[in-house]
Amino acid sequence: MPKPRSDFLRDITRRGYLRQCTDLDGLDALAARAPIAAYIGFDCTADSLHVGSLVPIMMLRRLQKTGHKPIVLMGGGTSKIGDPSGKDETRQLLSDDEIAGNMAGIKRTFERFLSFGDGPTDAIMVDNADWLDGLNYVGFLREYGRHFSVNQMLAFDSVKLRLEREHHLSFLEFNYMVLQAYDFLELARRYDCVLQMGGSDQWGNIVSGIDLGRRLDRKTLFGLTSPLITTASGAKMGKTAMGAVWLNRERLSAYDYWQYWRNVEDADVGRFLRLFTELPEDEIARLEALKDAEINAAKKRLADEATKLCHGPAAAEAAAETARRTFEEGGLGDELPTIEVPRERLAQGIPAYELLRQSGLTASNGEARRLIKGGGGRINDATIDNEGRSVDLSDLGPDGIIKLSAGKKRHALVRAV
RNA sequence: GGAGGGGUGCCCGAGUGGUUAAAGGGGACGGGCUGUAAACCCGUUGGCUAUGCCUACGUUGGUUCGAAUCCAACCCCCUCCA
Repeated sequence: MPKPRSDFLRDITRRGYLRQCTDLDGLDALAARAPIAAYIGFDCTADSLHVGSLVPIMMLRRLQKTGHKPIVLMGGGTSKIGDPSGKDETRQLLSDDEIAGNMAGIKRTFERFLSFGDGPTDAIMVDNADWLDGLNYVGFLREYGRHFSVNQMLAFDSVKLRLEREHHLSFLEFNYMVLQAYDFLELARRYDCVLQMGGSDQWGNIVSGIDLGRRLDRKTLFGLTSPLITTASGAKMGKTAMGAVWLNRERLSAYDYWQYWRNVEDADVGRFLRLFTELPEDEIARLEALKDAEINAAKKRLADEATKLCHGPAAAEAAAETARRTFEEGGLGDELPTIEVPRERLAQGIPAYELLRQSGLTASNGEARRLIKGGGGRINDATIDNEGRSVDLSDLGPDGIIKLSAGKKRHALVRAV
């Protein structure tokens, strides 16, 4: 492939966002000539996105930074159907209220990554319920349905996997790709959108939309996918002790978000710096060349930058400071999860396992007991050696705080009030 | 609609009357080693007011001293046929 001429393609190619493109040269020529509009669709199945969506989000951000117009498509309509990809079970259908609530939560994340407005390269957010909800079944089938080949659809991975794994695939879900293809057509008509991007699992859906645009409107549309991001040891990224790595801070605190990036594998540092931060290439090259323990500096930088993008500079700074105090000084930081316990209650003594549960470090008292039994429970950094250990006022530090830990990395504070 | 196969813990998957909170693996968590990394080794992995009690093998009922295991009905999935 010759070197792309457009800033956008050069940028995403170098940074590792590009997996496949329907017509790289054609798209490059177009993007080099004038601003283009491109979109990515997002499900509204939860009130927050998680790191799995970060690559698409960053692609939209790169698009905007290189002078183009990002369109965030919310799947308000398609969320009523559910994307069949990868799931064993049919998703539960969401009500309109839930979808609206989820959309509001997701929108807050985008406002951090993109700048919205009415200008030519301002991002816009649209909801496909606007055109899907009013579709007339027979009319739709006659006009658009005839352009879809079932033979072809059966060959797409999203469908093929379900069939091969002998899992149920309802007709409802089978239609997901048809509607997604139709989305592209609508966006091309309404906003002159010429490019759909997405994860590599979206390839089939994207290509369907391109075909539809060519057949009906004789338009040349483009598709581009990003690779599935796994960790160096092959795991799907985005798991942590607290579950998924959410982008909304109500779901995952900025501190835990920072910790997630701080703990990535050595072998992932360079790749992740390119994908999830905007540090210049020479700086990344310097950071990823660090060896052994020194690479921790690169991980801190990754955590700082990634958290800054998602939660803002102040939150990133606070998270970094808490991490420093907690891990490098063995003390405590403000950002650790904190629970409050009445002084008089504490005076009577509270079982340690009870506090571990209340603080959220363990999901149940039983789990807390097992943790203690296994030597992983700590109070003020001292291992709890007795499962029935009671915590009382004498455990309070000078600042009226008790530090609880589950293992060496997960900490919480108990404040007497 | 017919015939056959199947539904087990977070996931995959063994188990066909009792010592089964259910083999094994994966994942996750904890311990060790380290660098808040990877790899590796060890342990844990339903809940509780905890030497006991409760809940659990698609659902509901039944047989039995005793059921994930047997019976009946129902729900769902898969394959083939119509």
